[in-house]
Amino acid sequence: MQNPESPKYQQQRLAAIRAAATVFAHKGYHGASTGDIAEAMGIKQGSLYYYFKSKEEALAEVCLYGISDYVQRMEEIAASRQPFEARLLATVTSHLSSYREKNEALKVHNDERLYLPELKRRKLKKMGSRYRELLEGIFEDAVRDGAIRPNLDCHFAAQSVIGICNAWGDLIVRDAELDVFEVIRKCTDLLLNGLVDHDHDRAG
Amino acid sequence: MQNPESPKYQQQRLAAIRAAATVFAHKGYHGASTGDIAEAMGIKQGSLYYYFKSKEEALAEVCLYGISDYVQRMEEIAASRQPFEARLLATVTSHLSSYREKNEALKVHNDERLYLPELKRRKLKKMGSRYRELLEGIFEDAVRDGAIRPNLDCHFAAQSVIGICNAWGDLIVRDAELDVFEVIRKCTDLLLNGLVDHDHDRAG
DNA sequence: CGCGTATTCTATAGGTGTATAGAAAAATTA
DNA sequence: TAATTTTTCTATACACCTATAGAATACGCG
Repeated sequence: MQNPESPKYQQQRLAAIRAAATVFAHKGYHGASTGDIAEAMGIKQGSLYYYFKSKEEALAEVCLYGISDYVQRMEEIAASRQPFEARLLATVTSHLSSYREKNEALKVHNDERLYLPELKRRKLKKMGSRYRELLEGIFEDAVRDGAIRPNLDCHFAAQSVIGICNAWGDLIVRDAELDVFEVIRKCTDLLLNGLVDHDHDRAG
Repeated sequence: MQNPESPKYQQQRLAAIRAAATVFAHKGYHGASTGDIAEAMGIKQGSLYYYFKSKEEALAEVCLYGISDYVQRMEEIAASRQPFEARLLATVTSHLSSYREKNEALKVHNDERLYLPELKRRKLKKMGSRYRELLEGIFEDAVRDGAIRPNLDCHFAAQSVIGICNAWGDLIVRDAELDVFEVIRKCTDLLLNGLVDHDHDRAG
């Protein structure tokens, strides 16, 4: 390849990243071999190094692929001037849809990124922090607007939303039968209203 | 050792399980070597095989150690005739305290048990299912008693509670500064009441 | 102390996995 | 078709890791 970084090369490299994502998601970074990834692409082990200079670079690419547009979408949600409930729904939808669409790359980012060396982890960490801060900002707006409880710990709430989405994301990745939109609806409802029957106090 | 399965042997074996739990939690099962575990115990790599017949057996023991009394405690919570909110609080407390007390073994169970062979996984799976069923039962009771919303999907709710506890458990394992009891309180509150300011509707 | 047992050590066989080099094949261009 | 470039293959060096065997040390007890 060398000069043009041809479209075909880029396309094949993307296929390699996707294959690596699937393999890493199922076997873990250390549990997966470069041969496994190559096999998933239909090439031989040695040929993989035409696309990655090391196994670690493959992991880094998968993680970056997993989190990048996911943060971008949160930028858009945070910037939008929708009411709180719509933004929360959009957040959960974005997060869980990522799991379904991105071929497990986000799962790999969450589970395996800590095996990357400090330097490569920094960029990812910055993106993750950015994501959390944007989500916190949404909660802070909502507290100001009176949409949610005034005593809410926004940092805690943001972590919890991310945590619950990741947990359900794992289940979605593992169980293809799950209806993603039903999960999205129930997650959002649970986060907003909790388990207690508040309506009952008023209407019942 | 051979005959007596002496107390000293059992004690050292427990130390080995704990060491393995710490190492597996930090490096992952495949990323950790038997040498790493041995080093954490202050013995040499080969000596580890005095306590485990294989690395895989070490993982199995750690997973079992991680989940066993955790299920037992849930049996007690489920059998207790406390009101729903107290049982939920007890559930979250039990779960998150496990993370702090059990030296990462529960985390290893959650993250690495799928690397065990089918046979060994079955026992663990049964325990995990038992846990989830007990928790679902608590929700079903609460629905009957009117303590929580009548339309609640109890299976979904149980999975969500487990998921959010695991997410916070991870953070607790990684960040020793976190106040576990504050996390417990906020988790329970969020699960019960959600984010919305329901009191505001009533009390003005 | 001296004996038997329990525990740890050293050394190593054998397997697996990463990364590289150079040849071969496929694709592209002239 | 011939020449050039891109892509894949084969083969292998090298490192690491698991598990075992047998020697060495520490321990408990008469």
